[in-house]
Amino acid sequence: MPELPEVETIKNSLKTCLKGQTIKSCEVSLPKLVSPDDFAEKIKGQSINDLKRRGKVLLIFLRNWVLLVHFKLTGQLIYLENPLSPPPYTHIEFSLEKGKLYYADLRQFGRLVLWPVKELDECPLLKKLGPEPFELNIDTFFRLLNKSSRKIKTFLLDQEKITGLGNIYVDESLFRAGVHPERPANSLSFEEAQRLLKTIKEILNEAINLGGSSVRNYVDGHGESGRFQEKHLVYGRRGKPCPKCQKPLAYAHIAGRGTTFCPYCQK
DNA sequence: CCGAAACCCTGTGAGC
DNA sequence: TGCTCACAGGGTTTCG
Repeated sequence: MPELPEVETIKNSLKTCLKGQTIKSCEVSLPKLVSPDDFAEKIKGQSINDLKRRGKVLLIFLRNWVLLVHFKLTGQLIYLENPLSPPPYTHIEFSLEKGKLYYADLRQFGRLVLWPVKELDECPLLKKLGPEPFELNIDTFFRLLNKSSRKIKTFLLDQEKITGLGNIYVDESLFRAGVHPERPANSLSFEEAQRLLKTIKEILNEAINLGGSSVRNYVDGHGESGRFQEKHLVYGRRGKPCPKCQKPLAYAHIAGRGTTFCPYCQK
């Protein structure tokens, strides 16, 4: 599922080929995925000026609109210069000057929102997002942690506290930093918070460098898989030996998410 | 304030 | 082998 490193990879993979192109037309076959209702008419004729990312949201800057894409679990944006047929589960098709851009989504959880550039900050997809992990310094992070008595896993998944982390990178970060997922956020010492934030940034960077994690159906804008899933130490490895102590990895439901961790190595 | 659960979806894989 | 069914999960909403 596209978390920060995956969306960053999608953005980078699409930027060169989309920038400067004009959207000639757009066909929506699953209207619930888009807003507003006249999405297709509004986007027609718009030129693509730039691509950015905020948290897990991809922003495609058009002439006077921004197309915001939230991929949720199984959304994909695929650009084909010489399309023969749409990718499976395609629900939206953008015809460009050169080639086509497809939005495919197996579970139909994703959303595409067209929003006026001038009022971008007001868009519900962005409005309540917390700081980007890379722009977060330890003093701010520690202060945020201290204000919350929720479990650290719940805290890290909360996009209003820090944006971009999902289930994979939270589990991986907590394991590498040696922090138990059920620890109250405000119980972490300054040193633990320092280690955790450093670990989060390291893991996100490594994942971006490897093109993200391809679990489920994640691929970049050219249909290429990522390779960071090969580096996962705990995610998807419940019951298997802990990479550090060899005891079986434990599993629990925290914040409604499956959580894999080592009860011996994570304190 | 906090947490738990339902909801939106459908492919996958475990179990019978 | 073939079927059924719980499970997976990001974000939102509702309820306790």
